Amino acid sequence: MGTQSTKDTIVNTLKLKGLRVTPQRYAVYANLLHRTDHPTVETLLTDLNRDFPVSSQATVYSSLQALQQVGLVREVLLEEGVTRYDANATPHHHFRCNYCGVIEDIAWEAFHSPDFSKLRPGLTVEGYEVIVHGKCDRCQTEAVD
Amino acid sequence: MGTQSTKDTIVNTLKLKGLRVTPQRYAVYANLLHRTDHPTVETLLTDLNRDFPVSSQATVYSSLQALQQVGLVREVLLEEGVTRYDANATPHHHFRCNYCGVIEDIAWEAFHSPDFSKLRPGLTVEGYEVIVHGKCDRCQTEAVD
DNA sequence: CTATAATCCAGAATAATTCCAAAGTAAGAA
DNA sequence: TTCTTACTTTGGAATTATTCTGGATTATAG
Repeated sequence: MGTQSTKDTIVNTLKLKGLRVTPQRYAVYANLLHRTDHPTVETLLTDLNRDFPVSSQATVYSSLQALQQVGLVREVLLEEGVTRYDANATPHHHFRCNYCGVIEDIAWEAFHSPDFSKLRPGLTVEGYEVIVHGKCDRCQTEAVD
Repeated sequence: MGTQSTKDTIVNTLKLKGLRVTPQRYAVYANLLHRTDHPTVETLLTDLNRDFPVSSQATVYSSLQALQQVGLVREVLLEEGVTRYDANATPHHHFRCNYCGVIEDIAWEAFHSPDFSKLRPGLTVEGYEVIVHGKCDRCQTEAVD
């Protein structure tokens, strides 16, 4: 027995979801998992291929699609024209700095659930998310031009 | 005197914001104002030019940009790759049907404000929005294929 | 009515994403 | 281990959404 390596964990997760484990798909998911930001495809691709070629652009898109379909990854839409990806499968909210654009997760437990009773009848709630806009630490202290 | 027409109201609103009142800009704003959905540029353009040519695509984009800059219109980002526009300037939340994709406004008063005290120190809140996902009336009753 | 700065337009340019068809490969079966 | 095959990857072309461009048009002040 002994400690299961991170690598094995990722491989098992992918297999459990019925995904074939290819080097490209593994790399995309592993990279997303140990990031705290929510990279765009471009950022992800650059990072993956920094040292040597790992994956083409088309494959990154297709890997992300596959990972999304099984619920391991989700899209984050907070800015016009920018699609970001997030491997945090547990529900959570988001904070976005209005000044530098940095994105940060907010723990699900940080907010109590809204009262949906005032929604008009006929709508069934299946999920929700709170998006908070504001100013992050770095932008607090820095002089703003 | 007598009742001010809707047309005058719109013209005055635009002028107050320092915008020149062009037929195209007027048409874009007036159209958005009496819609309850949040159209995409494509939908808006088709609607505007249904009976006769009113505006080119490029001008619709530029009108929307001008209207956004003065705060009369805002972008709504709820779906990947789809940018919608909303002339409801007062803050409000959104509902999106997971089945047919229809977007609906939720009154700001429907939810009481979240308690931001559990946010990590260093973040200053400037605004927030709740996005609710679920099933709308129409999709409730219809058989799902 | 005129001048002119703002605005408009059609079409070209750009950027993000998807499509495609050929070549490659993971993983179960023999 | 080797075979088999359905699933993947890939570079480049295609598609889609949005922005840019340069010349024509027009709202508005005087």
